[in-house]
This record gives sequence, C-alpha cells and structure tokens, in this order.
Amino acid sequence: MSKQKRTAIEPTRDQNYAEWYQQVIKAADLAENSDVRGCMVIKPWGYAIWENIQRALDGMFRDTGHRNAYFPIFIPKSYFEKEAEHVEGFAKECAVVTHSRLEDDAAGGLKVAGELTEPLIVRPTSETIIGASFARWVNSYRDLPLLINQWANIVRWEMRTRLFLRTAEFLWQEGHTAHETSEEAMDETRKMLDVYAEFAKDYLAIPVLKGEKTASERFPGAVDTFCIEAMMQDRKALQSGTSHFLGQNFAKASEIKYQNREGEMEYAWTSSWGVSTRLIGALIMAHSDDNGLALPPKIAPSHLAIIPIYRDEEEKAAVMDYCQKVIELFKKEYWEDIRIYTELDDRDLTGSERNWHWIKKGIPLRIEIGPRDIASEAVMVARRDKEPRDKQSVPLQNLKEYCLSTLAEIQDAYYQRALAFREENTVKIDSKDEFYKFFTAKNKNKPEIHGGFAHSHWCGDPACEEQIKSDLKVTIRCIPLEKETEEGQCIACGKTSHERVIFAKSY
RNA sequence: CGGGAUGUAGCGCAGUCCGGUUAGCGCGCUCGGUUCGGGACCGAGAAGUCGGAGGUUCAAAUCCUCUCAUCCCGACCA
Repeated sequence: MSKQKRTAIEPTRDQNYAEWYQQVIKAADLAENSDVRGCMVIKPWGYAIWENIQRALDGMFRDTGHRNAYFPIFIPKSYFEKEAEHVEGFAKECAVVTHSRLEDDAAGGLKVAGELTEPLIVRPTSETIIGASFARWVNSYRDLPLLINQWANIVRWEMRTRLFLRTAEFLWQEGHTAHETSEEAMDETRKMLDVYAEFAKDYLAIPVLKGEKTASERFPGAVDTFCIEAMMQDRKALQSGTSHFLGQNFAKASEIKYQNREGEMEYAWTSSWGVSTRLIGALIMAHSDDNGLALPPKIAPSHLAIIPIYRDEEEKAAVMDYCQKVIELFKKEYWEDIRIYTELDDRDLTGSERNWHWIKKGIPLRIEIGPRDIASEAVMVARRDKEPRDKQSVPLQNLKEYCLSTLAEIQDAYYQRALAFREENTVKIDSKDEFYKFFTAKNKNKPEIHGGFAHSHWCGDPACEEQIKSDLKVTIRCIPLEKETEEGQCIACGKTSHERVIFAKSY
C-alpha cells in the first residue's frame, strides 16, 4: 500500500496543468460539458459558488447605488449595427435567430419555418439593447446618473471552449450606467473596477492587478477599458473582470440624450462593467492543489463536513446523536457576513473515502466524529489548507469559536499564498534576451510551467505589442494603474519608454 | 475555417492492421456479507443500436464510400 504519495487528482499540476484543471472540476463535481457544443452544465456545488459570488457582489453593487433590472436576451440586428466597432468586435461570435417555427418535414423530422423579417442576435453583451431603454429613460440631467445592473446569461460562439474559462453560453453580470459628464462616467468606471478588485481580494482571496488595457485589447466600442488581472498557478494571467468607459459612443448609437442644466440637448456618457462565471475558473486555478479544489471559506457552498465514524448500529446511534449536537452549534450561525453551512456525510462508505470526497470538493473544514470523541467530549478537525492527515482534537465547548477563527485563518492563508506566488513570479525585465528567455519553455515538446508577469517597458507602439505577441504569445495584460513614471527602453524596439506594463501569457 | 486524431456499457479503454463461436477488461452501479479514525475486501448481478447511413461478403466492431460528432494543434476570444 504505497498510498502515501498518491494525490487525489491525476495528473498533478506539474504533470499536465490543463488536464489537472479539468480533473479538479470533475472531482469536485462543479460542472460538466453538455451535449450542446461549448455549453456547460453547472452542477449544484459549482452553481452554489456562483450564487455566493452573486450574493456578495450584488450587495456591493447596491451599496454603490446600483439597481438590478432585466433586458431581453434577443437584440434586433439593426440595434447591434449602430455602433461600428462594436459590431466588428462581436460579429464573428454571434448566435443568430432567424426563424420562429418548426414544421414537420416529409421525413418525420422537423424543419425550421417562419423566417423573421429581422434576425435577432442572442446577446453577446447588452450595450445596444439596454441603450435603447436608456434612450427612453433619460430626458433630463435630473434622470442622471442612471445606475443599472443585470444578472444574465450571454452567448459568444467560441471556437474552443473550456469549462468556466470560456464557454459559448455563460452567466455574468453587466452593469450599465449613464452620466452627465465624462468625469462622472470615468469615476464610475474606476469605482466599479475597485469594487471588483476588492471582491476578488476579500471573497475569492485572489490578489489582482488593476490596470488599463492597450488599444488592441480594448472592448469593441469603448474609449477606455480597465481590467483586473490575476495570476493562475501556471503563471498565466486570467482577465477576471473588466470595466469600460464608453465615452459617448454608445449614447450616440442609441440616442441617449438629455437636456442639460443650460437647456441644451446633450449625449450622455456611459460605462459598462462585468464579471462572469469565469471567476469560478479563477478560483479553481488560484487555490486548488493536487488533492483537488480548495475554496476560500467566504465563497464555499458549505464550510464544515461532518463525518461520523462508527462500527455498528449501537455506535452509530450514539455518534449520530453527538453529530446533531455539533450541527446545532452552527445552525443559523454567521461568520462575518457568511452563513455557516454544514454537511453531514453519513453515507455508508469508509471514513477515508468520505474524507477524500470532501477534500476534493474543497470544503474548508472536516470534522470526524467517532466513539473516541464522544468519550473525550471533543471532535477531530482537519483543515483543507493543511495536509489531509493533519487533524486536531478540539473540545466541543471550544468548537464554534475554533471553527469560526479557523475559517478566517484559512481565508487569509489562501490570499497570502496566492499573493506570495504572484510576487515570486513577477519580475522586472529590461533586456530583450532575458524577456524572450523568460517566456520560452525549456522543453519545447512538453512545455513546463514557466514565465509569469514581466514588468517591462513599452514605448506605446502597437507594432511592438504585436511583435511580442506573434513571437511569444505574450500580450500586454495591462498598464498598471499604480505606476511609477520611469524612463526606460521598450522591450521590443529599444526606443524611449515612459512606463512599465505587465506582459504575460494569458487565457 | 486549415492540420492531426478519435468515436465500442455511465466513465476510461482493448479488440480493427490480417473479417469468423455468446464483443471483452478496469472503474463505477445494484444486491448480500465482512469492514469503517490513511482512499476496504469477498461473492453475486445489471448494463452495449460497436457514432450514423449505404456498400462488399456465406459472414462486418473489423474492409470500402459517404456522413455526423468530439478532442488536440493553429486563427479568434470575458
């Protein structure tokens, strides 16, 4: 039994990161591919994570003055066409509804019929359809700012998909706001980026870099795009949220006009911002290990797995009684703003098997309860952020306090670990040679985990950006907001540069 | 949409090159028993239009043609 080295997930991260990712999702039972190309089925454990993300973010949106509403999933083609860059950016990935009816064909199947006079686009994002409403809602400067959020599903017909990271249909929220002035809209754009960064840090335990996108990475139709970028354990960057300053582009396209304080008609200034189920992908890749998912307590669907251990019916009765006491302890209990949920796992499986089940699901704490614990009026507690065999006996009378403070410790531990990882793999690079070496795997056929975030100079020329991209598949993830103005030479062309940007391979 | 590969039980695969009894194996599942605090074991059992259509043949998972789907590598992307 050489089980010591066995990991719950095979392959390990080092062996094959992409496959490891899929296996973590499978082992934790988060989601699966459906029969519909590129579309996933989100299973209860995965969907509960999304609901927790929604709950926390939704509160933050309300606190910043936003209200939820819902707009149609279908966008008339003519609406979509109004903003030229926008169309161009999304045209290649639109699902389009052209018919409204099915009729029997001769062969016992069905054929589409009832062609629509105007095709409907399944929303890939809602700027244009929401803009149409905003145009009706905004007449006076007194109607502004208009601060709306929508929780919805959207469709982008992607060629290659990966669960949570890129699917044809995904769930997200999109905030859409209209303002009186450019400054106000820009403030809103930056404020919501801050909200995202704060959420990522406080709930997902993921440190993110806030920055501005280069022109080539900008949202189609936006004047300026901001993003939060997180480092995954394979040292690639994952864009985890975006916030766009749309200027008056969409206001002009949708005729969002208002009468200003001087009595003149003026176009509004708009913003839009969103995060999606991709955050779950970020969560997985930021914290999980070779034993499976690891969930920050603030976002975990449940916090305590209770695993009764017994041999016969007599023991079972006593142990189950004792388990109920523990469950009672946490009933309707809160840790900060998080309701504590417990899972009683009394399935007829061995203790280890049940333990491993919950390890793979990433539950923060596991509590084993057996006859010995009843005798000592204690329980055995194991933490997901420690080794699987690392258990500690905790007296029942201290259990609640112990668990609540340990959840806080775990939450912090994950954040600190992710932060340390990012720091370790973020480097300042000033020589082109070194830059190319940094982003080139030693083993070409089976690339090892390499690279990271390179903090290097860029002259601002899109050609240099393109050069790096085609040579190395490395892109400018963002121009960090917290920047030190510093003279240097562009990593690609050597010309004078005034700032460093973040280069990385990305998802 | 270009290049490569694969479709056989819920999942992972063998069998296909070289056609030939009842199409196998592992995991999972069901039932019974022994177990249970480092991923259990024994016994019994259920489950398969061999991706689909057509063709060759006495005979097709196996050969041929067409087709559909999926995966990987590119181009594109929250």
